[in-house]
Amino acid sequence: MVKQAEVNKINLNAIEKKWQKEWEKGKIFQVSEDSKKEKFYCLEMFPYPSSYGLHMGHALNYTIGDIQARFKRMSGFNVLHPMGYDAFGLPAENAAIKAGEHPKDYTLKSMANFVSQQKSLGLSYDWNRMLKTCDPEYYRWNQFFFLKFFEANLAYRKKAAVNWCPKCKTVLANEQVHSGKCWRHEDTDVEIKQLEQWFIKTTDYIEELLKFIENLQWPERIKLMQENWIGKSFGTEINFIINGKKWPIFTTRPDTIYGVTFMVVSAQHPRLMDLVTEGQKKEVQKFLDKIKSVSEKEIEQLEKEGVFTGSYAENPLTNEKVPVYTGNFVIAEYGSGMVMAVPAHDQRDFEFAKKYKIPIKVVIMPSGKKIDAKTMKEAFVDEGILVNSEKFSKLESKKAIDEIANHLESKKLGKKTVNYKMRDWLISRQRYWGTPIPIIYCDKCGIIPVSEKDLPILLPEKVKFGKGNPLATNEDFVNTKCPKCNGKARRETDTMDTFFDSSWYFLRYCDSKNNKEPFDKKKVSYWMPVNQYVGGAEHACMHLIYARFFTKALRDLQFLTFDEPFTKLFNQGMLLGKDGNKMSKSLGNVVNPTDIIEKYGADTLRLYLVSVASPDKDFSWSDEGIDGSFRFVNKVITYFKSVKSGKSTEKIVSKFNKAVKEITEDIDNFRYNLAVIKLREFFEVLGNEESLGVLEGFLKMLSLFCPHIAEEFWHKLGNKTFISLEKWPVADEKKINETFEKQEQQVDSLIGDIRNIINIIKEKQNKEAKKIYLYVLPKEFDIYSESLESIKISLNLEVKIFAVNDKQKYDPQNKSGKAKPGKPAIYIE
RNA sequence: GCGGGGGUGCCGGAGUGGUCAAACGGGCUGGACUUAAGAUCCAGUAGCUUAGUGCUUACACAGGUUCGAAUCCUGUCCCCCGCACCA
Repeated sequence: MVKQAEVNKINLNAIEKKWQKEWEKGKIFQVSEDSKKEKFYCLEMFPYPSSYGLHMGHALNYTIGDIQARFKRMSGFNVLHPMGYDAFGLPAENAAIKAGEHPKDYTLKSMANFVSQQKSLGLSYDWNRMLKTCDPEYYRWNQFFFLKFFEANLAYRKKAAVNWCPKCKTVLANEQVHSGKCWRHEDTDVEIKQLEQWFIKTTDYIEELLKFIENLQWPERIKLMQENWIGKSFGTEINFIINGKKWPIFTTRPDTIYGVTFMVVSAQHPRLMDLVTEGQKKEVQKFLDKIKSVSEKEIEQLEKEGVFTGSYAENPLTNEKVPVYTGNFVIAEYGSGMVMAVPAHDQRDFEFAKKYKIPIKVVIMPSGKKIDAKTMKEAFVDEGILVNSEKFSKLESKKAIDEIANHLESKKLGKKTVNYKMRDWLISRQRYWGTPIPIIYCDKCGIIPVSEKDLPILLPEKVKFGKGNPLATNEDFVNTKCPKCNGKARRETDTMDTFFDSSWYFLRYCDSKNNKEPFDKKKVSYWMPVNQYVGGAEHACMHLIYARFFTKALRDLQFLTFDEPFTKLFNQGMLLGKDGNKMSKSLGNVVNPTDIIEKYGADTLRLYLVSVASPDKDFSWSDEGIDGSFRFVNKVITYFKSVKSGKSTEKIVSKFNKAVKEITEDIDNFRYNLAVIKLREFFEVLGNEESLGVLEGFLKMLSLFCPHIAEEFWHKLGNKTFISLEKWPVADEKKINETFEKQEQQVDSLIGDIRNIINIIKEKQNKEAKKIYLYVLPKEFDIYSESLESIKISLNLEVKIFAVNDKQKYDPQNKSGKAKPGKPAIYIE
């Protein structure tokens, strides 16, 4: 295999380079708006250009997208297929610190490497539109949108309990915290800090974000993930009275209100201190210090802890007074940051009550069983019948939820409400390599937005890394004048989360060179929304939510006229190493696309990546598998070197049209693996001479997967155009003749039968078969006669065929009587 | 815990009520070609049986629906992924 690879290496790589150059020279993938043509916007998630270069997952992602783009282009669409780089971000900055290199240099180098690797894959991008987010011509529009959001009250600053990653040395958005750990550092607990930060009001659009999910043609799984992330829950807000003041709390279980024995307020609650009595101040402070220094422990092991605030809350229905605790398990940002605790019917409250010896009161009985507060080992959280609940006793708990809520509402003691898990998007980052937030702080005038005409606020190159926020080390940057009073002022030194950059890059592609505005509205309204987005599932609750938010916000700011950015989404599966593990350097199972391209060619790699399994499923790399694809590519090359164009048989024409029909459907539905199989099967039946239409049609279909060799042989067949811009073949269904298939099957099974008998007589009777006699029904005589040659060839024996009613037939053992329709009788000697 | 997706031959993986011992690829075995190897081509690849047949066992396991199930239903086991102290 290796030897063969060597032989064809020069050949393939030379062909590939040649056509990549031709495509570039001919600018054939560059597009512009054309009102006469239907557009198709095909987009793959743009990469973060790391210095490691393209990995196999990228190659898979782009191949999947490219096949679709090529298909749509050939099908007559005006296809926008752009590429760019998510060039800001922490890894570059960290690498810079490590290597003593500037993040900019690091990023530009990495990016150049990415571009050349992507080009070597034969991807049909309109490179003319390429964008990089670290370019001031790009990020100035981040700043521009930030200012628009600020004006519209969609960007705001507030002090809040935020997530801090000690390794990244910056705060993170909620979306970037996974199970209490930093998304970039799986071993690092995120700390909760009280900081003043910039937020984007994504929650303003929360209902729309949720509601519009159902119309998206996205994988169900992603839609569900977004739904869960948004986390809408219906409940009741109940007003408890503490120290004479109303403190509303949110609950989904108003049916348990008679079981409240204490309250818990979040340790991060901004008004916590209002509740703490003089006598308890010391205790509470001690507790707060403790949980601050501990950071967010291993979630599963985290014990519920708290301390009494000294205050009591009055239950609005019972007027009972219960103690108010502050606790580490209540989230400040959800609901009202305080909960009513019902230890009998909530596991967390139960544990807390046990720990601090707070009474437990059962108010819901399971049917058929009795539970007792004294002997309970865990909370009873299921449905049951209410007890000890005054006039609501004996109600089913499910009904009681509604009835108690209604009762509270009518007495103005509470109201039905909804709550969401999703919070506003924290975009401040205390790091250098990102878009500066265009804000100035003036002691006199406060928070002043930079004026639009002063954009971009350039990211200064001269900064010191290592101590705190690098941007703060550049005095020239930090010190400025207040635009309002002209007095001394300071610039915001936080930069934007890079997800801000990626939230609208698909809009910029529509008009990536515009230096007057972020994009021309007309151009955007021609190309958008993205018809087909291709990328990994890991962005379900980050990029894909932010981008949807951005689209809606920009729509309301009159920049856009549509609601959703990505009509269809396709998630590719994960490409694992050959050992079945995620490819990683430490496991030594990484396969590098560039190495494979050098050895087998890009066409082989592209073909392989989509032929193993359905592209949305995970699959493992296989060295034998790539060999198999390589063999096919070589067979195609060998075939086209010698094939003559002439006439194809009706059978081939039938098979061709069937292949076209099925492959077209498969590609349309991302069943690339099945399309490849059908293409291979069709290739297998081609003869030494075929009609130009068939040969060209085959090459066109092949060109999605193997564009280079397809282009090469397209030209060898005498064409001067690019196959990449040719018309996709259309199946002529009238020419599909299923009887050919049937006949073929009959002949195949006949050959199988003959072989079987030959083997049997060889083994049982030790006889070599010499001559085969076939007896067929008269009306089938022609069918089998036509196939006689191919039967002879495949058996390599003399074969004679008779109709059963032929009086002259040679039939010494009188086998002809066994003939059945579709099953000729056989005699062998 | 909640939610989602899966478990098919030696392997990767199609197939989601009959035409299935199951596409296609890979591996392996045998044969052809060749001085030889590679490549290529052909055949075989659950078991037994047989002049082309028939039977048995098979699509995680156990039941069920059906004339008929890898495919539908129920239960069990296992694997993967996402979310996770959200009140």
